[in-house]
Amino acid sequence: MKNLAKTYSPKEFEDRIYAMWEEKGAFNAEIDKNKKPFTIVMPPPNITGELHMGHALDQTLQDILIRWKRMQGYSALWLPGTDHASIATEVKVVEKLKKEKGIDKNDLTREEFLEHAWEWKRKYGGKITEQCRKLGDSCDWRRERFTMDEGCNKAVNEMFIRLYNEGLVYKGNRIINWCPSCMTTLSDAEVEHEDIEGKYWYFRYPAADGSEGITIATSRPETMFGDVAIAVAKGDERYSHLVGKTVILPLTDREIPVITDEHADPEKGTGAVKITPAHDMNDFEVGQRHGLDLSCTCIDEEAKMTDLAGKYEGMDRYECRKAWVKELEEAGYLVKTEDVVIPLGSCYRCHTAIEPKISDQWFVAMKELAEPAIKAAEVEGGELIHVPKRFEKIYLKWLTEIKDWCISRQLWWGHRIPAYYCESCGEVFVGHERPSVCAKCGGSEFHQDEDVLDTWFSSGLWPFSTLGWPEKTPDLEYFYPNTVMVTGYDILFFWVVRMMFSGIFAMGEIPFIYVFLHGLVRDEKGRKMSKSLGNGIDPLEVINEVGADALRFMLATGISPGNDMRFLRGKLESSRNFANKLWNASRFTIMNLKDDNDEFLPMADDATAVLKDEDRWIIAKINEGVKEITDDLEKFELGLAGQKVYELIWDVYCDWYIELVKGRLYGDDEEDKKTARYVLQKTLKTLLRLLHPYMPFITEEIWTYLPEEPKTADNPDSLIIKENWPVYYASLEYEDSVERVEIAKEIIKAVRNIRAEADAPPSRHINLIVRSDSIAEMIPFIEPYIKKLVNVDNIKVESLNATAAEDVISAVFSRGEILIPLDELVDIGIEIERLEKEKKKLEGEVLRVEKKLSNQGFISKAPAEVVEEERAKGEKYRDMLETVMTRLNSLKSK
RNA sequence: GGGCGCUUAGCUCAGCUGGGAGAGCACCUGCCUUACAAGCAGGGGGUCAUAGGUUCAAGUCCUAUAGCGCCCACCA
Repeated sequence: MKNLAKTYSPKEFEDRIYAMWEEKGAFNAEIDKNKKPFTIVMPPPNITGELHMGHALDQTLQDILIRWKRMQGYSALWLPGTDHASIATEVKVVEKLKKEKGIDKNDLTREEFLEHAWEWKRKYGGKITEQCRKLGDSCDWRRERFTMDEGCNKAVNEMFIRLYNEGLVYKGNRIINWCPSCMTTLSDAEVEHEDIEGKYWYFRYPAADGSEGITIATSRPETMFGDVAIAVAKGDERYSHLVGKTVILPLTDREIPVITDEHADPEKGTGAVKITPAHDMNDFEVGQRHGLDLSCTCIDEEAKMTDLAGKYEGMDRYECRKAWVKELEEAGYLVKTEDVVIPLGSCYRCHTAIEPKISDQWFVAMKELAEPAIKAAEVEGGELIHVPKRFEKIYLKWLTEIKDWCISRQLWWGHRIPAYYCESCGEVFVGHERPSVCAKCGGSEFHQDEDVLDTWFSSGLWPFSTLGWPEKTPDLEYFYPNTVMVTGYDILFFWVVRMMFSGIFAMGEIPFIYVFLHGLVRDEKGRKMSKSLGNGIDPLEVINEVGADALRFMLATGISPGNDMRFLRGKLESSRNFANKLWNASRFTIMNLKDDNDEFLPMADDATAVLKDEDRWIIAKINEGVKEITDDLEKFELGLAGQKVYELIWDVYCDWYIELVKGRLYGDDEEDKKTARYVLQKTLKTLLRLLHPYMPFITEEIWTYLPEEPKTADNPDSLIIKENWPVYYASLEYEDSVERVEIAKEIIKAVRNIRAEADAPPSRHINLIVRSDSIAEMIPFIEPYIKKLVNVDNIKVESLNATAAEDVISAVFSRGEILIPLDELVDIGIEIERLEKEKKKLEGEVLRVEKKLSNQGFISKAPAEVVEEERAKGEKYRDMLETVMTRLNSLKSK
């Protein structure tokens, strides 16, 4: 094809371009000792469903970084994969089986259920990777991983075994978070706290000796059946006479002791607190301290009352509460009630109220593991860098307060715990294989632990399990540690901290240097996108509508690191329009590079080009942009960098350069045309390279229409994806040309402004008088621009002292003023109004500068160049003001 | 109870190390000018939440206050 299609329609080429990249292995990262590695391991999307807008943002940011670094010559590896998401997926599969096939999980064997789960995985895992491709993710698909593939399984077992052997994984009977709906334990991080409207009920526990006893407050009366003591503070005189004695659990015959414990706070409630070790985290600790019965369980796994609750056995916990309170009230034990807001722990998956429960579970001892992870992020000498920095504090706080991590889950979908129990003596053996003989009793029958591991256990290994750990693979050697971990701040606790301590433990080195945290994508109204609200927007639909490039650009610009963003239709459209703009500008350029037979016309090169001012001007502008954009990217300021590329393309290249160069392209100076063509395509190519990380498809597509760049070993197909990132050269600043073009722009804008305000049609040709004492030598250079862009026939230059013509409209610029004589009478009223406005503005500027310059402190303390700059400005504005006033006076005198 | 973020044009948001307030959308005016009406040209609109402080100089740094939002915290 000779040129780009008339309209920008991304559907026509995005898939084709992606397939071409894959076919040519453009995303493949190779171990190359001559290159520096740059590694990003993709946060594996859960296979629970399809990708949402948050993934699109996450992956766009990663792809921008990877593509940029790849162009910079790094061996850039972006390793993709998916997460089995143990509990989340299991819930989905159970739901699906019930809904579609009427199958109850309980009616299936473990193996049968897992078959269904794997089927689910195949379906959604495939969908997800398809979506990544649609987005343009430049992942090395050869290295794609899944948290439950063979290698990851091995890594998980190895990690568990090593931790166990170090005594950092242990099994213990402790109180844990239990979700009665998912029927599994949860880690602390998986429990969400929501404020709910609750009540305190104050109940009197009569003393065993018949005296009044103690009144306690509770928000959970149904747990009273599990009470084993009442605790008061040491030295609390209200209750000291009862310490050591017993009180009666109302309406039962159970006597429980009154003890003193630091947990009791005289300020809270009545100062006396009931102790229910089996159903409360704190009470459990109190129970341990005092050797109380810890197994006094009155609520079972399904949140139903046990036989301890007597006649309430089998009743739901909340129904029991109602009935029990009523019974107590009628019996006269209820002293009072109080409405109160209670932070209730609930399951992060199903939002059922958590039931603390004593249970035999596996734990990771955190203290020792957390220590080096804390050290790594410390301000002084820390190796881990948070972007933005403020998350460091949150990370540190969480790690310093961390408790042991409960990792066993009563689920089927996940990594089964590699622990085996001897059938005869119950001895536990942890290892990769089922033991053959019990080392303790000689038994030969074993059964494996039924539980699976918390899904985050395997996620924690992701930065190195994906590279081959525990084998010492070349990949691991070369690509570890990862350079950047890009993820949402919402999983800092769940995931980032776990990768940190796991990485340090397994590899002896932090898993990544930077943690780049982004915000959430919210809907137009600022609400979180969620299934239940139904306000989610499908990235695929958007891509189908406006293309992946527009979506990516919209997501990556106008944002700042770590802050949430909104998904705005208008912003999306403007991104699409930008792509369209680039498309058309490129079409213009290509049109001027080729003849009717699709052959490139003669073009200058680096050596033969004779650059004109506008050539040097745009080269300088882009050169400056290269520096700023690269600096921004280094600082992870992707939004700023993207904005700057946008401005270079739209404002600089399209609005000015193309317009300035048009005259030459349509002229008849063949040699100059060669230069114009050369600069037109050379600068476009630089812009395309700068934009490529943001909009990979359109830039690659346009690239193929431009004169081919020399092939290199790294880039045998001359693809833009493999092109070098532009470099800044101080030699390209071209100050003189830049100044002349800027002056020309000022004059052109002034003329346009006059015409618009005076309602003079822009198409009408005019003559122009430039009054200035410092522009004469510049005129030959800038004259063509002015003539071409604002339809000026003749330009006359005169001194500011010369007598000015009458019947003119005027405007000031930094070197003087311009006058436009008009045939018809000028409306002096409008003219004066316009000049008055100009005058007011200039007066403001002059005043501000003069105030600054008359400040002794400024003169003496501000840097010399700042003062000098300010002086120059003052002079300029004063001159301009004077010019305007002269003009005004002459108008008014008429 | 702790911690954090936000407050800038009608709307949504940028503004990184302090030195003349920006973008997109919306709005007003004029243009189908041979790359682009998904466009071109011009224009209006902001005491940068409030009060103090540091500084020659504060949207930018410090302190307090208010409103909004988020996170953490063992439901006496």
